[in-house]
Formats: sequence, C-alpha cells, structure tokens
Amino acid sequence: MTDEKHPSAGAKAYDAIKAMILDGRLKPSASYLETELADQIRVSRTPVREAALRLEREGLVVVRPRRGMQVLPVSTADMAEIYQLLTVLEPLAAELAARRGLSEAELEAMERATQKMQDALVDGDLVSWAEADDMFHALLVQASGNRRLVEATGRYRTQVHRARMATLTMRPCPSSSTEDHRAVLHCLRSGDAEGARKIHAAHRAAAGELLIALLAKHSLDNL
Amino acid sequence: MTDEKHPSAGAKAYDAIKAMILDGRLKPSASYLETELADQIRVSRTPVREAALRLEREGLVVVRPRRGMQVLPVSTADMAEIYQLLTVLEPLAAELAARRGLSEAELEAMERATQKMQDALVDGDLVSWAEADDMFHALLVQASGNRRLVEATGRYRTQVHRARMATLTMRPCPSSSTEDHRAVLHCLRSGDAEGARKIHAAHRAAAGELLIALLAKHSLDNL
DNA sequence: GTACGCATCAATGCATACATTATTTCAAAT
DNA sequence: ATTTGAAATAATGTATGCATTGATGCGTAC
Repeated sequence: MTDEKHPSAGAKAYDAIKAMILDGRLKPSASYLETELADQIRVSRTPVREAALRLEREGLVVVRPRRGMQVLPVSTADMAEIYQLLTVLEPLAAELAARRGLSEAELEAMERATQKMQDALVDGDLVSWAEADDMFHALLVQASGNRRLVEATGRYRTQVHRARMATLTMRPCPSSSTEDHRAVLHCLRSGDAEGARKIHAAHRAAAGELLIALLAKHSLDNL
Repeated sequence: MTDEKHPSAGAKAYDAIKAMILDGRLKPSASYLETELADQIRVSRTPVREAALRLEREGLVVVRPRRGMQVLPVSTADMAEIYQLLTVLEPLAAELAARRGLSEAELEAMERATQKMQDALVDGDLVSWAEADDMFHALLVQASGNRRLVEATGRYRTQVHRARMATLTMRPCPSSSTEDHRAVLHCLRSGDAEGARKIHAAHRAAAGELLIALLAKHSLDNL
C-alpha cells in the first residue's frame, strides 16, 4: 500500500485497485477494462494504466491486450512456488535480525503482535489472528535490515493473501504458531541467529505444507 | 530485456533505457529528463515514463519529482543486501533443480556455459567469462522450475551488473568458479539435491565476499 | 552584505484526443 | 447450414496539451 493519504491520482488508483483485489471486490478470472476502473475510481485512464502495470509486475494481475486487466487466480502451484521462496527468505530474515541485535521497541512490537494472535485465538477471531500473524512476519522481516528482503517478502505475502483467507476457517486451530513465534523471539533476544533461522524455517515449512494440503484437499485451485 | 523485437514503443523505451544504464551511457547519479530521453529514443513521453516507472520498481533508477530520472549508484551496502539474498535463493534453485531432474538439453546448456567460461579464461577474455558465468547461473535458476525465483534472481543479477563489471579486472583469476560449476553439475546429474545446494551456497557466499571485499578495498561505493 | 520573499520558468502528472489493431458480427457464398 | 471474409466497433497504446507545483533566480529590505 502507498503510505500517505493520496496526494497523487496514480497512488490513489493503485491503492484503490489493490484494495479491491485483496478484499475480493475484483474477482479472479474476471476482466476489468481500464475505462471502467477509471470511471469508478474517478481518475483518468493514465493513472489506472500505471497502476495496472505496477500490479502486473507485482504478480496480482495480467494485462491482456484487448481483454482488460484480469485478476490472477492463485493456484496451488503458485502457492508452492511462493512458499519455497518464503521458506528460505524469512528464515534468512530471522537470522539477520538475530545477528543485528534488535532494539527493545522492535522486540516489543513483535511481542505485541504475538500476544494479539493469542488473544484473537481465545476470541475465536480468525481474521484478527491472521492480521496479527502477518504483522509478526512483516516486523521480523523489517528487523532484518535488508530492504530488498522486505520488498520481496511483502510482495509474496500479498499474493498469498487470498489463499490464506480462503483456508482460514478450514485449518486446525493454529495454536502452535504462537509458540513458534515466541521461540523465535527468544532466539532474537539472546542473539541466537542459528536458532532463529532454524525455528523459523521449520515454522514456515510447516505453514506452507499445511496451506498446500488444505488447498489440495478442498480442490481450491482458482482463488 | 523484453523478448521480441520491439512491437511497442513502451518496450522500445524500456529496452533502450535499460541498455543505456547497463552499458554505462547513462551515468549513475546523473539526472535525465523525460523529454530528453523521449527525444533521444524517438517516442513520446508516455512510454518513457512507463519505462522509468518500471525501472524504478526494478531498483535501477529513482524518479524524483522535478529532477528527472536518476540512475541509482550501487553501493557496497546494496551489494551486501543482494548477495545475502542470492546466497539463499540460488542454492534453493540448485536444490530444486536437482530434485526435479533435468533434461539432457538443460544439462548440456549448462555444460556449454561452463566450458565457455573455461575457454574465456584461457583467452584472458574476462567479459566473455562474465557473460558465460551469468549464463550458467541463469540456466541453473531456470532449471529450478520456479518462475518467481527466476524473476527475482534475474532482477538482482541486473542490479549487480555494474559492480561485477567494475571489479572484473581486479579480481584474482576466477578459476575455482569453473570447478564449482562442474561440481554443481555433477550433483544435478546424480540427483544430489543436498549436495547441489551446499556447493552452490558456498560458491555464492564466496563470490559475495570477494565482490564486497574488492569494493571495499578500492573504495568503490558509487558505481 | 546577507537573507528572505516573490515571481518566473520548467518539468512533471494527469487528462484527453487520436490512431492502431484485434475481435466480433453479419452477410454472402459454397 | 456452416464457413469465410470483410467491415465495424471497441479497447488499447501513444502522443500531446494543460494545469499544477517545485525550483531557481533576482530584487529588495534590513
């Protein structure tokens, strides 16, 4: 998402379209013409086109010559690809973060996210749980200090969003995630880079396998 | 690079600008106005702007409000970031490729690239050597079968291009690279995923350290 | 002499107009 | 009836014009 409150029409178009994709207002496999979207967002075609190109590069849509912009359905194969990457990238982040030594503020933010996951689980609020989980991962990656790592994982996390949301209610109570996060936090505090990496790698690998198993089980191949 | 011969002005602008950056016609830290570039490439500002935005997303330039498009100098810190990523991404590719089992054609292409490296070394042709080395890595990543991995590593390889070229003549004769590549190829042939990953990880880690040491030694921080 | 402010200028960002091209439909012929 | 071709329509890709805005330079005042 673009940070500020929209100064430019370009950012406005990008944010609007991305939000529509993520919350399902733009359906996968359906096509949307530049003109339609421009009218809807109240900007001209130029910024819409700009946004479409950007979203295409981010892997959320394909722009097809005369058929408009199509929201890419996410397949099991895509999720497999992405989790292969996240399973090496996020553990790297954990390792780097541990090595760097984090400020108390950073650690506290991650602890708050973890606590929020636990609370959400008690309330049975799966959406909050997922948000807090995402937040933890985002903070961890940011703590690595590697900007490109932040950018890359952010992109993949966005692509996974729909699949995670779709499988949220099908998965067994994800209580072990909280423990994993706490274990990683412990390693980060004590500067145990190797431990952080290994624990987080196992955490990510398990998450990937679980997600893919769920998608396969429910034949969800066009989210 | 965009595959085909330019049907669209957008692709033409992108290819032209990217080529100018990579071969140094556009100098880092210098600024170039949309209009200048448009005149030079003989297209209007629109496709130039499109290309600039794309190149910005790819991390090659920054577009600054009234100062034009600035080619990003690559710093030692950038190289450190990128090598951290390549050091986990490419070994993953090696592992996946070994696991998948490659066709004879794929293996042969990689062998040809390795041979070309060796020949170039004999001839003392460092530019060919670098090209062949790049080719090997590109083929390896493609062999992983993970499209996102191909895209990501390709992007980083582009960003590293200038630094590699600058340090090409300073580095000690890189004869061990050929051996490393052969060792990886051996693992790929025999399906030794773990071996391929480890050897390639060591290869990449060494390359990163070497590059960064060279940059530091020669105080090259604004390529 | 220096600093601050205003005015001018230029570059971008956006909108719109235009041209190119693909797709679809309709008609005609086999 | 089906297939092929041609024409029309519609959407993209590109160019250009316009307005906004930031930067720069000059002048004046302290």
